[in-house]
Amino acid sequence: MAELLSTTYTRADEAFDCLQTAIVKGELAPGEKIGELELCSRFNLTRGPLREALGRLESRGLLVRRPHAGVKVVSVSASELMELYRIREVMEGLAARQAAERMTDQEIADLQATLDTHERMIDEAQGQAYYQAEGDYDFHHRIATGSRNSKLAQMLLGDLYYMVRMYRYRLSTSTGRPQRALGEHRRIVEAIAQRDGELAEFLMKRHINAARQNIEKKIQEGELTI
Amino acid sequence: MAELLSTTYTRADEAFDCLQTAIVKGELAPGEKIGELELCSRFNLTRGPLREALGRLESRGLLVRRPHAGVKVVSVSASELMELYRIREVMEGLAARQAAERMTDQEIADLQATLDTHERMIDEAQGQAYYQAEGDYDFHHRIATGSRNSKLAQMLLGDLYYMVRMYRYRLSTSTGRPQRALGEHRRIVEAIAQRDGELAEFLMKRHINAARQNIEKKIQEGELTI
DNA sequence: AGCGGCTATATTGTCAACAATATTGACTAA
DNA sequence: TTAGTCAATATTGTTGACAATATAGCCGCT
Repeated sequence: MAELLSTTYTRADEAFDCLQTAIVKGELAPGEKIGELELCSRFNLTRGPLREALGRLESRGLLVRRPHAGVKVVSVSASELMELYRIREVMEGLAARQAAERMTDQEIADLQATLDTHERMIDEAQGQAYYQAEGDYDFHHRIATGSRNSKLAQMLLGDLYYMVRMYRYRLSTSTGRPQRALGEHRRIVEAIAQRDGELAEFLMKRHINAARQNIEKKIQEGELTI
Repeated sequence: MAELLSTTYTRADEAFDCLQTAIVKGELAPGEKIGELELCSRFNLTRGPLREALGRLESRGLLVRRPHAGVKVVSVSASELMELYRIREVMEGLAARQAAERMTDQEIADLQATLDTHERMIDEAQGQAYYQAEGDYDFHHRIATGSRNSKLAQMLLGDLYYMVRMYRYRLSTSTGRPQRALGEHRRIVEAIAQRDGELAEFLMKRHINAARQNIEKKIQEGELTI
């Protein structure tokens, strides 16, 4: 996240970031058992800072640890993924409501500009899943931040999103309903621009609920395997 | 499958628990800067495991860390505490709804019995704040667990509650509105017993909202200082 | 042959010494 | 007097060695 102030980067921080992105990008597969010294050689550091990073990641739920038995990447079942979306639904609904009350006009303008960019990306990239996922993440990221609720933003950006992205990187090729999602995004921003918090919350909840149902359907149809 | 009771508790786990309870109980005051070796002598362990525990606590937001500058207990401002209650409102609302759908009849019966105990405690202890806080925590704990949403329970029990309790221990003497809270609890359980998830969610949200407004009022009246 | 207990090994947990850095205080100069 | 600089110090970050334990493979037993 935005560690603007402390220019000092400790080895443990480095390890934390490397591991987190490695997990999210799928370089470390869910359920995979990982040895400490293996990671040490991979990231060029010693076990002290590494273990500190492992502790942090475990605390955030990206790793599971068993004493003396090692660490493995968390594996989320299909039903657990659906539960994650239930949580997102209510939390991002709150974020949208508070964003409507608190975002500056400038932030809202930037958000609208962001959506224009996303639209061009969709047209140009013709369903390139990566850009869809990135655009979607960007949108939700801005609203979480715009809520001015630091704990809420921390929980969304520092916890849930990493977990969801971990699977979105893998699944986004199939989910693609970009123009519909973009339309939903536009309506949410509209509500925020009108400072209609209640409506923004409602639309955001419906948006995430639709995404959940979409994934659920694909899973049931066997198109997605988790 | 449930919890393979790893009877092995590592030193870091021990440090984590000790520190967490020390912070929650107020033995370590918010904003207080704490030295590592001071903690080592206090808990009889070395810096290795301690640092791992510190990392975990920082990741959960109970500690703030600045490289080479030390660790201090997080201090939550009044407005941030209010934001915490906003988050609780939507998350516990979800928990209540899912609990109404998923709790077993036995769990519901236990929950009702719990409320009877709370009622006796209120009568006997005549507003002893400690028991009120404990009873309240017990109630919310059971519902979070009853949601069968492991991530939701983890976020509530492992994150938010510690933060709220940290201030509740200090403020509970003044908040006391025990019989009203108990009545609200009873109505929530009633809705759960009737498997009315929508109503349970509504009542829970209103319950937490009332608690938030109560604290907010006391703060504005100057009765509480944070 | 199949199963249970045991030992060997590799991995994790812990420790104490070493290196790096932010803070504190004194000191100098305007 | 006050602001700024610099060095001394104490605290944090890091390292590599040591101790404890879970896993895996082997052996003997039923």
